[in-house]
Amino acid sequence: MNKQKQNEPSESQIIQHRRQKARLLTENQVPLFPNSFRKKFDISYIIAENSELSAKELENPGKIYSAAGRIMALRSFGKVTFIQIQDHTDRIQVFVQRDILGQDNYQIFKKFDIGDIVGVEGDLFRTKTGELTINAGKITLLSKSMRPLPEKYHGLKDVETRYRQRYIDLLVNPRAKEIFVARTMIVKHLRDFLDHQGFMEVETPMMQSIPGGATARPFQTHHNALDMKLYLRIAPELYLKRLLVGGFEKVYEINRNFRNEGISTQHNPEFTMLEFYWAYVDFNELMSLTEEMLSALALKMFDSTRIIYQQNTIDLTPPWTRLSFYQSLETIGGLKKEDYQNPENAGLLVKKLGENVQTGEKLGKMQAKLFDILVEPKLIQPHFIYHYPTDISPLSRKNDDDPTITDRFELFIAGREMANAFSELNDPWDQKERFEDQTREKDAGDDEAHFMDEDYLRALEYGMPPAGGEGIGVDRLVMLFTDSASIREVILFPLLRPEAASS
RNA sequence: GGGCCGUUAACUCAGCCGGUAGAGUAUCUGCCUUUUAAGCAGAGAGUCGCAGGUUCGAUCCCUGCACGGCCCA
Repeated sequence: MNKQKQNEPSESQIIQHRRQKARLLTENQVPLFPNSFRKKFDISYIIAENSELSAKELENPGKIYSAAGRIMALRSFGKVTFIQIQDHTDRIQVFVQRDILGQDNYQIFKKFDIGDIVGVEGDLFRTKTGELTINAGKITLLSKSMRPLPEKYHGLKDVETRYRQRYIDLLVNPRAKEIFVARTMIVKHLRDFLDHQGFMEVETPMMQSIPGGATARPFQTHHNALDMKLYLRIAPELYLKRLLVGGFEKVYEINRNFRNEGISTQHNPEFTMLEFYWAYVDFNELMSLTEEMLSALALKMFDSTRIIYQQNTIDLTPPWTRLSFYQSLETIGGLKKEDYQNPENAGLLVKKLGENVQTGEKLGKMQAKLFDILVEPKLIQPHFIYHYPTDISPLSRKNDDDPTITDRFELFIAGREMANAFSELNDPWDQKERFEDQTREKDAGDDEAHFMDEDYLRALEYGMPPAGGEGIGVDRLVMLFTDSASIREVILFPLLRPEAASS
């Protein structure tokens, strides 16, 4: 420790000053981190209870309040000091006077810094400018801060520090806090909605020996005692459908998925997904349920079904546009049937648009690429795009009239995929063929293709009720509802490379 | 993986044509009993991301690397 210290660059002056103050306080028998103070009120409560009272009205009863929080501002006048303390609800000004605290206590108080956590007791008054202020009869240090907070006016702007040290971001940037409060509310409303619809929340394995339910590369890990390879789940889907086999008819899960992919403004390797499964309905009912759920969410959050995302007004008032996949390629993508139904033409077009085509790539996959480039970015208002090609929908039920397409839809809002849903494939023979198909693609080098899952097939062989199932990306939903451009703004601790070792 | 941009005091940022660095906030000292980004006077604070190269001399030019941002695949 000592050796290390000698090699470190000398600590910043500010930290040295704070260490000195801490020493001084200790010498004066002032504990730096006592856990003995009990506040009686949240700051927002104190403000709410007195917001209507005038300066005069406050004078008489002199009710004593106690509050605790972090010192966020400090303006000293010598024998008197104004501070602002912030708790989890709000900020309030505190007036600290030498003549009330007494000489000794005031000298101790003078060693408190911005960033320290304190407890205060006192009655209320209004300043000349009308600001509700606690007149401190007593102020107690509860936690000494050794590091300076960012600048009071500009706050913390450095994006990297905001993500790495989110605790500072939350402390000094009100917007950051608002976003995560909104996130919690959104998740709560989704739960409430589904609970009211009679869905039951369940938890299925995040560590799986066969990762399934999505086309994605998994993370690998290892169980030592069992000496067994495990994967972090890419989706809960196959387990939730096993629950349908087990007799549950309405289940959902809100939890993390892990995908071993690149990081972007839209992707974090771990992200939160809502998946729900509903027996005895098909994808049409899910579209209606989704409209109802998300428009209700908008009403809960904004009292309106119109929201603004990155300068676009998005109208979530049902019903939303419903368009088949092929229709969307034509009416929105501007393609003709021969452009996308002929594999050769489709392949050429994909390459012309700057995407790669593997040899022997399936038509559906090329069509999906055309869709991603030509259609998806244009779907600003909510659109259900349905009847996806069977090639790219290995878990979806085939359409009864046309087996090359599936009864599947995706929901797009603000040019992004927000949900993916389908009538579930419950025919074990068909499912087996799709898995075999996927296995062939895997062998051909597609490491996103599905694994064969024998137990899942066995479950289907016992009989799964016809059902609809859907996944909604919660992070993207939160982005939409908080007007956030990057997924990292809505994930408390997004994945970052480790900081360079400071040696 | 590729392209572009960024990295300077604790924070927010300047730094021109290459001549060893500035401001505001914060900190420290002094004055100050109703401030609101309090004020006034003074002071201290820097491995200019890291490593090389060019140069008499590099925060600045060149190369590589690290981390981050945006865009693309």
